[in-house]
Amino acid sequence: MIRLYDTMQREKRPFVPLNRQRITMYVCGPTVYGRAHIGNARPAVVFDTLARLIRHEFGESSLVYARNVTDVDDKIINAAKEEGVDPSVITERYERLYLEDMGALGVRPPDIAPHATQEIPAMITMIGELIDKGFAYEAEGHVLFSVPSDPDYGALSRRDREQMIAGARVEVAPYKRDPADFVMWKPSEEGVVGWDSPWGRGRPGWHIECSAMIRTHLGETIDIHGGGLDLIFPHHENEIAQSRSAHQDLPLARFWVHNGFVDMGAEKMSKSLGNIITPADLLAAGHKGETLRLALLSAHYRQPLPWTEALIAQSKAMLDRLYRTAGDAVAGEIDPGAIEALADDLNTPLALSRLAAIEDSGVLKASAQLLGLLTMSADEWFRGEGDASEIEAKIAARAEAKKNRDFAEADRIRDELQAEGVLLEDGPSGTTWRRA
RNA sequence: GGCCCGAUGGCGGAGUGGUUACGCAGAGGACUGCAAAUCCUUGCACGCCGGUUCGAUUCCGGCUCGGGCCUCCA
Repeated sequence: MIRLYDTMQREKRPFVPLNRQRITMYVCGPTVYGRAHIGNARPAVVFDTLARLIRHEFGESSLVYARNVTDVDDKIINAAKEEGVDPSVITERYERLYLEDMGALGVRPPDIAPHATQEIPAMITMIGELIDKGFAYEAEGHVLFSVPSDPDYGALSRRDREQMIAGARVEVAPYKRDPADFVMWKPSEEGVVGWDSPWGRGRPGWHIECSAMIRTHLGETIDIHGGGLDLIFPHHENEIAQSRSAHQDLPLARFWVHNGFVDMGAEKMSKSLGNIITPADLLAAGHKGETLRLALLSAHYRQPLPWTEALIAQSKAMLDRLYRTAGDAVAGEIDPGAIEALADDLNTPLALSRLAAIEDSGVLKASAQLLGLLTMSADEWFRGEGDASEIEAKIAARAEAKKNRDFAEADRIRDELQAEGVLLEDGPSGTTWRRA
């Protein structure tokens, strides 16, 4: 029995899917205009882990997991203009890099990856429905959602319209009937990417993308909608307003699951704050993807996670130990304690503590793999690729020196290898080596 | 200002009304030519003030501090 915390109800409760043959999960994916940072990687890893758990509980084919790609957006348009290329050059490049980076962290591709630019007709249809039903209006080439038309607006973020306006940081465009109204369709000037619509040539707003793509691929009500904490308002609130208004008040999602931030010191990591670290940088610096994945799973997903060098080192040290214990064992049964921990609102830190206590190598391997860890052989983990003959030769020379009790020479060789990042370990059956 | 969340040992981080988290780092020991790895042992904790209770780190209230959202943002 999986229990999940739902942001809408602010409570943890049993996850009972609408249809256990077809469990639906949608997670807000990347806007592909730049390289993903560690903060962006957290939801990818978290929901990948949740997907693994659901598949383990309900069956491999029980889950339909969709993660969208936002490939039309003003930031993309700006980036394209800056480089003097077509937006598709930008979006294709960064989507490829995103998949590469996430793949390195052990994130499996979702079942469906809808692209906004491929689904414009569905968005136009939905916008039309909302206008017809009186929830939206056209103004100066824009189509806006009328927030006052939705009495339940604000339920997810727990704020009402008055409070939002009191914030007074919303820029009130003159064509808005209400300051809280938000754009579903906006006009594209000459030379800017756009599509023909009943309201003129333009492009969709961010929120309608998700509402329309969810309906197309998963249905009117889905089991789980995920994303980062910062999407609660306005993005998810607006998705809810659109979808419920279009669907006679049917709830959009039964569980709203939001991950916390990765911190850099006191602040969250974000592109606008300019304090980002990317998986690509860390990988290039020699850190392994599994190390980064473990680091991301070391705090509960709803808690903030401080990102430091020490966290990476600690994660690496723990994986070294787990790999030593697991050796080259074949995956066996999964430890019930690990599953129990994950089933309790994806308590990965508790699950990791279970792993640390497992003695049977096959059980450890299988249990860790449920978390996307210990996916390679111990040999691969410790030694990696590359020619080892030179190392082996030095070890043989050292063995000879040791035999002659020339410990000074033996230590010299060991130090020499250590300087190259190769650590020797003398055991009863000879010397083994690994890379630091 | 409004709404939300958090405060645990050197660091990371679970959890619980009364007994051990766990990991990383540190200390001591065993093993080793010396190391490494491994095993054993070990120190260090629940922001402040009240309340409820036989008993609170755990429940309630207040306070302080920190963070997030209210604008693009995982």
